[in-house]
Amino acid sequence: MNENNGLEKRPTHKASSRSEQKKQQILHIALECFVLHGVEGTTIDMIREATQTSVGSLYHHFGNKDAIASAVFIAGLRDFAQLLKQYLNELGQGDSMNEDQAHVGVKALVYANVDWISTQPQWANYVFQHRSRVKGVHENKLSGDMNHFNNFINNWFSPYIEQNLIQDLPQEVLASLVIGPVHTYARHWLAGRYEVSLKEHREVFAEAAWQAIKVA
Amino acid sequence: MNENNGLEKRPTHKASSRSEQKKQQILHIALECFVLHGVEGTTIDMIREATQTSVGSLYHHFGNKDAIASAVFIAGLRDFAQLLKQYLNELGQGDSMNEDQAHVGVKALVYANVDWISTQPQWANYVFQHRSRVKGVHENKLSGDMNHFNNFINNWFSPYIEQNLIQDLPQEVLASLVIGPVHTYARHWLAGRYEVSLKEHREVFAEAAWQAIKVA
DNA sequence: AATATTCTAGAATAATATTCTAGTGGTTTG
DNA sequence: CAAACCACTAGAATATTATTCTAGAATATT
Repeated sequence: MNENNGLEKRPTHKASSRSEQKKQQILHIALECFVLHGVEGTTIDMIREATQTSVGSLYHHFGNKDAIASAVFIAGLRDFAQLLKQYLNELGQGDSMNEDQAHVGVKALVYANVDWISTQPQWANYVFQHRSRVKGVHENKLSGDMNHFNNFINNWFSPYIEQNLIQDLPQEVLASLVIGPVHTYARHWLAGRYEVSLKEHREVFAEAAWQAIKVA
Repeated sequence: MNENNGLEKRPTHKASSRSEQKKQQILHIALECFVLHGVEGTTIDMIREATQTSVGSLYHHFGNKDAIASAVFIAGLRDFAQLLKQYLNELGQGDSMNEDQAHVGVKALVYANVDWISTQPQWANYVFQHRSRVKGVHENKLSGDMNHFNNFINNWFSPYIEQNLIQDLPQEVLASLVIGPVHTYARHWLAGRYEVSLKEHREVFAEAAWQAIKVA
């Protein structure tokens, strides 16, 4: 078994890209199956048929069904993280550390979430629902990713906290205040329980996030 | 099959409470299994053994595994709804419709969430994770419940919106702003990713919720 | 080219959910 | 009270699905 979640490239032979492509393809098709029927609802045989491979091949690449699900999850999270970094980097930072900068930063955080979810609704829905699924080896990869990610965000915001532009709350609380409403709305919308799409409220959520954490 | 999720009482014979008790017991034990091993991880046989019954009995009462999972979910939501109603009713309403009343109401909403989650962490964790599991017949029951529930909340808050004490936003957005942060924090805490327990932040979340939706 | 390794196949197996048939025991009703 | 009825229990039989295994094809390394 290859034990490589389809995103790192650590080839033993060469950059055995043929196989890597296949894995990538499997991930994408598996996502579709999972989205369509749920993880439990999709059988290995469905994935085998949809990908035109064999059980042997699937198990060679991933080891078991859960590992496929984990890989899809992690790939999603990385895709999102990339967008978020891009948004924050585009803002630049470091020069003038004033209230406006903080405000724009918080908004960027919300925008990144709203935009990724709106662009990749299926993947987002999957990611929301299956964090708990990631176990074992994959769990370590994931928490490494998350640490990196959290550090990145912390570094971006901590100066503003020191400047007393953002409330001095634990970072977990700040994160929940900023992103919680977006995620809660998104979950309902993605599940088809809300009519109005998330992005219609992009500005409302961005502004509310700022109000929630700024120093009054 | 009895097709009764263990909460309504619509006996055909008499109030065949013996059977009803058994169902109730099954639900509680099933919850423990689900919490401990996840829904997929618990086999019908585990539940059978833990409840000292037979597969036949389980299938008679619930029809299939998913229906057990749904019933556990719905029972949880009703348990929470009851607490919330209690909190809001305790406030009384109708007399003086001023800003303080609205403020206290919003805080009560947050308190109810925080308190239920803190009191029933396992159940809460389960409920967070398995809404999407509810299907078919159970889905209808659930959406009936939810409508009732949403109406109740709407009725409580709409006067304050009319009085321009709370922002005039779609009720879905208001709900997300008030509860989103709590739920997001709770998910992480329940998953063991945060150290500090939710209830430590009860006041912070309550106040932030009010700031987020009050008319500035 | 020879060799080693990854990868693919699909049959065999194992684990698990679900169905089925036969009963048991309590409830209603004549 | 008895006899017909119906909810309920049991567990064996079946069906579905994940996983393992063995053999061989493809690909890379020397």
